[in-house]
Amino acid sequence: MPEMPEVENIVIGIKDFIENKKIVDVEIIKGDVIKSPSSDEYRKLLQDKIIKSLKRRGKYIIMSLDDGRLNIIHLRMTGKLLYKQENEDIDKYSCVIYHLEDKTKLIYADIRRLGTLDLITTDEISRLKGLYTLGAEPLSSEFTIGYLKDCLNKSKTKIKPFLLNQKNVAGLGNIYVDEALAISKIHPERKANSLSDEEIEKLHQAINLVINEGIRDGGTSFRDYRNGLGEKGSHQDKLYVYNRKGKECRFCDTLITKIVLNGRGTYFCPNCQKLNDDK
DNA sequence: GCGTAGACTTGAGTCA
DNA sequence: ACTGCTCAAGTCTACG
Repeated sequence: MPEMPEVENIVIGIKDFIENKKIVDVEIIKGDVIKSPSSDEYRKLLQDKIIKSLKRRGKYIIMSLDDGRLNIIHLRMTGKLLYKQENEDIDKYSCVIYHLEDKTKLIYADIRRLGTLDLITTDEISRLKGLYTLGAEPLSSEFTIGYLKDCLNKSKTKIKPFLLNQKNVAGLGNIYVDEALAISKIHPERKANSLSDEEIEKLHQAINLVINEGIRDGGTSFRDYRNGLGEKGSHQDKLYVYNRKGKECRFCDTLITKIVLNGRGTYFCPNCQKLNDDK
């Protein structure tokens, strides 16, 4: 479900409500989303702990507790983190509820239950490979044109799967990859190592642009996404290609095409994003 | 080591 | 209304 701008909005929206509050109880409704430790251990270890901070890295949410442990939350496709008053109704698909000391609650809800919760010590971070091996964050000082160029030149895969690989750039997902490629006018099947310097520069700029605008617009609520307060984002109204099959390209009026690339629905403008035979 | 299909899981659909 | 089929914001594993 949520990509970096959506996760960022969730974290920014609720962190001030939950930081420095004590978890008085953890209610486990669908325990299979807890990957480690066991559900019982998870509940016991979180009871009476204070939430010191809530942060984001890539698409991961990192909740730091006052005993040094980290509650690592990944929403995958349909996970939600919702902050509510204790007397408010809970989501039908609630899996875990953290009851806080001030009669409020934080709910992890997930229709498909592909999301994951892991409570670990800081020494154990390397066990979560996806978190441990994340590449540079868009908009960060680490994410330079040179960094992107080095990664691209080491890769023989197509540009779309390259950008979806979190080891290269952290936080991009299916929507923002298609958008960044549309803005930089690069065909999704181009080989990563075939991009010219000029194209790399345009792609770098486009990634930062779509991520920045996605955050500013409160995320993309194409289907299930809601922020931590249950509100929709508005970036779905500004998409160039994603979910716009058969509609006119905003740059040239050609109709948007959809293909399946590495198992993912992929949208692009066949006129703006050409695939040359020699590339 | 690298790149690519398949698996996980459940509900929605300008479905048909 | 009910049925069935396709597709979905992500990542890990297995295989060639």
